Amino acid sequence: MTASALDILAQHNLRKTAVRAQVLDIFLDSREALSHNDIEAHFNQVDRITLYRTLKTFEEKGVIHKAIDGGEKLKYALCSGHCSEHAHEDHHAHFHCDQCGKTVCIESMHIPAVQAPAGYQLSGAYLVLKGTCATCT
Amino acid sequence: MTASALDILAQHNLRKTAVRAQVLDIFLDSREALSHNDIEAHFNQVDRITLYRTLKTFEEKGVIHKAIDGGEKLKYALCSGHCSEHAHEDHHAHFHCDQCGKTVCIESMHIPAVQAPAGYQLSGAYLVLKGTCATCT
DNA sequence: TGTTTAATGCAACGTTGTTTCATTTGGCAA
DNA sequence: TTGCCAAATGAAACAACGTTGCATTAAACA
Ligand SMILES: [Mn+2]
Ligand SMILES: [Mn+2]
Ligand SMILES: [Zn+2]
Ligand SMILES: [Zn+2]
Repeated sequence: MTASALDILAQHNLRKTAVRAQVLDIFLDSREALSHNDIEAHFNQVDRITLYRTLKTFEEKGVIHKAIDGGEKLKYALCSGHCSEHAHEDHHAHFHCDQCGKTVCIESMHIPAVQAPAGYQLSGAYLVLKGTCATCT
Repeated sequence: MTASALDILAQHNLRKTAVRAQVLDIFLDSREALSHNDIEAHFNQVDRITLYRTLKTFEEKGVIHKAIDGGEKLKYALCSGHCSEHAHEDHHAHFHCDQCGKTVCIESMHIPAVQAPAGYQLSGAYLVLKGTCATCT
């Protein structure tokens, strides 16, 4: 059972608008994390300010999460399942291909538990794998 | 024995210029990773384009490394010891404070060895710890 | 000291992201 | 179904960040 764009909007109490539905469709069609620019390129025509706000809202509401990859531009990916405004649970690694620049979620790899240095209080961690993806090998 | 700015430039076969020496002094005086803006703020007057080029050169030559922290702006930190143009060895974690935004190298924490997902070829990894630093606790 | 080559300073330009405000539209209740 | 209200959108203006090309200056070395 795959959730549709409208399902996702309903689940997060977000108004159903054309831009939002189309952005979600783009994420649903993609297996890689997407930057603002990637998404803009999928539209015939879209206001980029609206797109910034859409992504910000989605991120705040737990629809998408930032895919940290050490690259120059910020990318987002769909949250898998049960994230909400108050509980983002994205404890998985991301892989960034040095060749093609694509970034993917590695849902199966959880962030290993690490010990905080003395005096520091940990709230989370990012793990980014770099290398060559299956397509670029 | 602490290397001076001029020592570092000599070690990497870089010309000794005022801007470069001063940028290195700023890094040597700082225990945290610095963004372009942080560095610019330490100068009375500096051309920001020169600063961009200085940081780029330092990064390429193994003088500084990018401190990935998941934050909005790129930061750099001095490489410890034996990095060169052809061998950047920065296999340590970084800590990013959610409160003050400061990022520090955790030299003592090496990146754990992880298994590459099927079809992927690993060349490295980043580990970023988030939380509250000793000062902000 | 003079020559060569790299570094700098400056201008111009492009990209990215934010803020403000008027207009449009989705959700909801009468 | 209609109309109202709050939220989303579109447009303009602006700020921050970053790059490129070119003329000038300065470091290195003979
Ligand atoms: Mn992810
Ligand atoms: Mn570091
Ligand atoms: Zn690839
Ligand atoms: Zn702090």
